[in-house]
Amino acid sequence: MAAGARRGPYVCGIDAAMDVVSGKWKSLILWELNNYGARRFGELRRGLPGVSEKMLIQHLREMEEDGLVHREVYREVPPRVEYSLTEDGTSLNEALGPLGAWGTARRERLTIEQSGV
Amino acid sequence: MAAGARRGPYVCGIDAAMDVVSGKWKSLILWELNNYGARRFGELRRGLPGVSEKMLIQHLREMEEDGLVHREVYREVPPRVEYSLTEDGTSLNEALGPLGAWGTARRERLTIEQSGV
DNA sequence: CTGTATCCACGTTGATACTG
DNA sequence: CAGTATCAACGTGGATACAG
Repeated sequence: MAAGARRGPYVCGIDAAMDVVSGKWKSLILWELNNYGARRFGELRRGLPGVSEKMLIQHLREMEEDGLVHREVYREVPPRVEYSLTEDGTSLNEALGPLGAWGTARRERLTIEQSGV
Repeated sequence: MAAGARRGPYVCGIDAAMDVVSGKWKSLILWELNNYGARRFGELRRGLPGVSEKMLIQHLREMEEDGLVHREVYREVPPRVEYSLTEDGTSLNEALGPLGAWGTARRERLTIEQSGV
């Protein structure tokens, strides 16, 4: 998303939010950035095992367009770029809290069912 | 999702939750079912303008497999089927609350920016 | 180091028609 | 009414190679 004409008229707030977090790694990026503050491209890549450079930069760009992430470029040699959360990104991360808790509780429940029953 | 071998090992709770809500209409189905209680297939379809029968039944089946939705069949003529939220579905809907609020606030902010600035 | 550019596989979504 | 079946179109995600 984010590249301009993708967003439809939303039926409710969930739509608008989901539109912005949908993407395989976005919630993880939010999490990383929230825990570590500013992170460099390479650091993020190592922090998200399995992500490809293409997907990472793609998600990062979209999140930047969506005003979730701030991109700071340091013109040095070698080049350095740091990503950090904006206020919106931070508040989104907070709004994601209950969902994460629900998911964790669900995971535990499923694990118990599998082993116990 | 839900059809068996789709779910990977999750990095955090968000993953597990996102896996279950991802799908163009799922959050809306949750919303509909939460507001109206039990709903019939046709009612849901009319409540979700634009959804195709295939997508609706597909999402419903997945949500049933995920234990979010309960499907009650009444053997009548003509056939009647009612869908309702399970406890898990209800709690998921609650966990989605903050996210919806965030999305709504964001929408308002964007609207103001577009008209005002 | 931080990206870009291609090409490709796959899943999801959608339109349409048909069945019990 | 409540689905099922089929086919097509599209977007997302992934691998690899290359560039500033």
